[in-house]
Amino acid sequence: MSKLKEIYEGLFEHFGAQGWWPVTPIGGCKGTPAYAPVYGIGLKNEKQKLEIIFGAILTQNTSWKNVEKAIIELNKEDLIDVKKILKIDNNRLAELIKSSGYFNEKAKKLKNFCNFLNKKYNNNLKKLLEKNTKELREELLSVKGIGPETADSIILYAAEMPVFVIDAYTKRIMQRIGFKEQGYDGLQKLFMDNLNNNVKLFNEYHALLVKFGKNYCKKKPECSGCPVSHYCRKPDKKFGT
DNA sequence: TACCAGGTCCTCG
DNA sequence: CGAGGACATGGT
Repeated sequence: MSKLKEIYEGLFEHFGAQGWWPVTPIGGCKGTPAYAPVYGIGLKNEKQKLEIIFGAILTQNTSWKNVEKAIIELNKEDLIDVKKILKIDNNRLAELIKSSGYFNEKAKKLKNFCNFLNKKYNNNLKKLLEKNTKELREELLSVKGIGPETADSIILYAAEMPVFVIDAYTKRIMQRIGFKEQGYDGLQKLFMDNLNNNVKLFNEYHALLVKFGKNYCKKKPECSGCPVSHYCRKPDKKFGT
């Protein structure tokens, strides 16, 4: 078994299945907690896939907790809807997603995506998500505000096609463990060249890396109890970023 | 108080 | 290309 696969097994054994991406259940969240997402692959309807796309944009360099609040606000106003987002005033939209940070920029990004989908795909999300992986990625990257990580998150978690998402946690973890590959493309190639092209695997692996990065391999690492310490080069306290 | 969080764009060498 | 700044809230 490859080292990457072994690390995956170690993380999975420790944390269990993550079932990303979390989405508001059909019919909305009722009562408390205000945000009670459902998990599970292959169970998302169109609106939930749109919510994944909005969430992927809103979580750029921002904690998911802050994004949850924004998603609650959008759902309250029934704004997980391309036409409605296009209709709403920029400042009003920014106000609703305020908790997610960079709210003016992100309001524009949401509108950019909605405008793109409406104009180029006649507001038919299914049609966009059915394109092949390469074309879909190019299309998504053409939207101002969607970069490689956001595009790949959408491809993996909304279109459910096998592409490996690289984020800040992944970069930090891989560097610490001792892989020489770095940068978005290099790391993505490492994962995709050494693992089976499998949506479920890529979904869980990325989600597990995030969980691991939050709980152990933090900026300031907490190595006590680390589920994959056996695979780490352990440069004692000399961890870089 | 300062730092961090599931990035991206723009500008300059 | 790669570095550096702007964008901004909420939690520890």
